[in-house]
Amino acid sequence: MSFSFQLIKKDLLTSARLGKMMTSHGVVETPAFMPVGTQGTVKSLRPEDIQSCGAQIILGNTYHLYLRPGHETIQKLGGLHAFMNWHGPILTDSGGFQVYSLGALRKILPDGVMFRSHIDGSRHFLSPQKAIEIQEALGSDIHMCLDECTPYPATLKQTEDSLALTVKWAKLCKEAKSSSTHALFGIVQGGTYLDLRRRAVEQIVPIGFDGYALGGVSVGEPRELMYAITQDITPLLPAEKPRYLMGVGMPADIVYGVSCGIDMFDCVIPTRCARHGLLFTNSEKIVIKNARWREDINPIDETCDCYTCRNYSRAYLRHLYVSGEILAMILNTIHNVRHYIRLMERIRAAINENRFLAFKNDFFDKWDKVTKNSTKEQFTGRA
RNA sequence: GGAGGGGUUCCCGAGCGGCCAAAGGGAGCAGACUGUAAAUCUGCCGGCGGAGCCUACGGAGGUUCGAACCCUCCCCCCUCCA
Repeated sequence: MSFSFQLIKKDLLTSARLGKMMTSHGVVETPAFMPVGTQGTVKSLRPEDIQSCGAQIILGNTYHLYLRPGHETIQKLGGLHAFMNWHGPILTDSGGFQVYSLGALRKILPDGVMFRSHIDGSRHFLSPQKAIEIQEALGSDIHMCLDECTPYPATLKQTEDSLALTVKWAKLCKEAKSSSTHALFGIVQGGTYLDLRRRAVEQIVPIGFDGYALGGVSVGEPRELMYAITQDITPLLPAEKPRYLMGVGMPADIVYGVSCGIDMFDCVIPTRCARHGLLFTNSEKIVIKNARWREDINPIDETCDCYTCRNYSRAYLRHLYVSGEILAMILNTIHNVRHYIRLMERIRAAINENRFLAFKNDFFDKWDKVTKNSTKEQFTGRA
């Protein structure tokens, strides 16, 4: 079965949309959030946990899985799905983010990126063709073009050059694609320069991809800039293809992205923050190590239906976290992932019931309070 | 009874005349995290709004311009010998 995307509904008051992605490993309802499983695992979760959180698709990473255990090994063992025992859809990032995050360990060349492995220092050349070869060997359902995730801040010239490279590589990725069952997404770069972003759309879209991503956001730029880019550029992407806002983000960022017409999101925030003890609820951000939870018998979130909230108190979770217990990471991650997935379910229901704008406004009101609360706590904490 | 070692801020532990409110851990408190080099990182951690002052290195005296550091006595702990 090959990849396809079906647009089910368009919101009348915003650009939000409801859709379905069909892959050979199952259907993904959009707008969707994709938990990040860089190394063939969503950190601390078993596949059945991911599933019970309601996640329909997860991420894997080309660079990391190529370095260890090696894409050929994974291919030999039956592909990434079998290897990690996750039988739902997988999207693999191309290594483009590592061009950014491993900035000190790589050199960008016209034909690809020379990496010094962060594991053992060995040299590895990742070209657009190689990135596709690796992703096809992994057998993920959606492949991403190798791009340069442009850092922030970057000058106009730097961003322009970076964009040119990303466009050039996008063409090479498309040419290198040899499988018809796997989807390939193009990535729009252009930094914080809207005219470059528009140029990126003009140059990437004609190459013809199964979906389009906005990349190079959430790299330290002000939130307003990210919002401006998302609002301006998303509508320029083909309406009949899925649109993916890469690396985003906080719950409010996701709601905002949906209102701009984004269909897919991924972010390490729910999983990483869970491991670091930050838990999301609809009304507050809970730093579980805080002394105030020492004797709190309530679940993290009364309204949450996750395994953690159904069975454990804040006091116990605080104890586990403070004690450095592995279970703290597991239970916290289950909660945060479920919280994100539930957010997506609520978003889809709101769009479906023609009340997304109200949902969004209400969400931002509450989110302001969440942010204000934590700002106030920071202030009193320091005073 | 004899010989030796030691008592430092919540805990462990360095310091052994001024650069010491006292290294370094731990604990405690708070914060950050956006296509994961992250079970990570950062800040605070005697008191007083601050320059500064006050209170602190077992207790009491003393030497010195100046003592956690030197001297005397006392209290307590540990090791070895009898």
